[in-house]
Amino acid sequence: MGSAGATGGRRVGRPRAARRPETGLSARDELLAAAAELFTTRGYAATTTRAVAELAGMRQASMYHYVSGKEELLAELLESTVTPSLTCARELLARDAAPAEDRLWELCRTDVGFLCGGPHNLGGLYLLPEVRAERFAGFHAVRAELKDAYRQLIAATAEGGALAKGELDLRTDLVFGLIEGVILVHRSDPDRPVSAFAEATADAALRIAGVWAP
Amino acid sequence: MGSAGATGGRRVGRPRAARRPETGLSARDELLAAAAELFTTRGYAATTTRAVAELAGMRQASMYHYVSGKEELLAELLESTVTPSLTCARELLARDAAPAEDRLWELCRTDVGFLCGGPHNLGGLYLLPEVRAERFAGFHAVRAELKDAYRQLIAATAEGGALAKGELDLRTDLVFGLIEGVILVHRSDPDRPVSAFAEATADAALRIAGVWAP
DNA sequence: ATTATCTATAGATCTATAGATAATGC
DNA sequence: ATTATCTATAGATCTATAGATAATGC
Repeated sequence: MGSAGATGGRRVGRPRAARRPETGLSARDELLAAAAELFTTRGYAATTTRAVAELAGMRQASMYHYVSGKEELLAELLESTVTPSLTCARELLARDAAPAEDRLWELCRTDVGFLCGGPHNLGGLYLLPEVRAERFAGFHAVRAELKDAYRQLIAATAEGGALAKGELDLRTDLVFGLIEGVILVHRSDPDRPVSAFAEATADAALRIAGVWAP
Repeated sequence: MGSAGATGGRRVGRPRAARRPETGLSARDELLAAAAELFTTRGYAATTTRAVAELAGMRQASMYHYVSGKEELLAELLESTVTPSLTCARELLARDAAPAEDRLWELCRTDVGFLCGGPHNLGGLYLLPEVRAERFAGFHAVRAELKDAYRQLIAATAEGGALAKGELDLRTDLVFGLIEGVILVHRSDPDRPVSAFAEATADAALRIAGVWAP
């Protein structure tokens, strides 16, 4: 077990001022969960280090024992949000025996599931204006790789092979835009069941890609 | 002429500390333009009253002569962003001799044009987390009316008339989500010509609505 | 002894008001 | 006299560090 791992029984160090039921998470993960909730609901700039720390159950200053500040929390949350989608995309790209249409549909469905499925609306992090900053280049890199997987799958469809480059880029952007736009729809109506929604979005994405004439 | 209107020649009041070329805008409009730029690029919470005022060419305190604070600027910008789309939507709803398919396409195209066409990426305001606050209920009301226009047009199409209510709502949300998602695409590639992009988005929207099997 | 936490706080903001000032208008 | 602006600033933050403290571990 890592020294910062989830708490077993007795814990070293001064006790927290506000004792609360154990979450089973490490202190760092408690901070990440608190930041996810606050960043997605109030925004990044509007969230203070105090708010994050107290929601995680500790005092403001204690946060600095685990992270260097808000930026680090956002950077880590962002990357953790793309990584699962990217893993899925790589597997689908490798599975080249299956029809590209099916794989594209599956990628869309899975991606929407990840973006909208979590406890907090993690996909909402993509929409924060601060995300464009240079500081988050790591996130942009993995996101670009994911987008390229979309492009490759669209190009591998029967209709996609015939597209000129500019046309392929446009379709890719529209599909990708739909997937990201879904975050806004989910935000405005969070109670809709995610799985049916994800499938409907995947259907819509294939229509945009020009693959389906249902 | 209103007393706060665009400056003709001589101006009453103490001169500004930093004299700059005339913009032709009233001081209030200069503030709105500055706020639009900063809110869309840096975000609302991250933008200080000082930054807005100085970009508008005046000192921080002078801003309060025209607006009560940042909130008022955001509220006004938000409403000004939907209003043109809503006007267009009302006209299209009234023109009931034309096929609903054509009118829906036109609404999508026009809406994308407004969202992405301005000097600053005004559509980006929709993405700010702060926009959900109660304070901006006025914006949400007009936005809801616009969304309802989309719903009515989709329902009026040949295929739309047969949809169950739940299915109609889902299609409406997906189309609306695509239009809003386009803001993100535009943000990531602002150099793409807006008019061609708007038409491609309208095509995609009709496919999602189930209207087109091209 | 080590560790996780705490309390306290310096320094850096940021907002919104008070009151002064430099133009034009009458 | 009226107006648009300015300068100055009080009060309220917010961040990040310094140093104290209360646990466990040896």
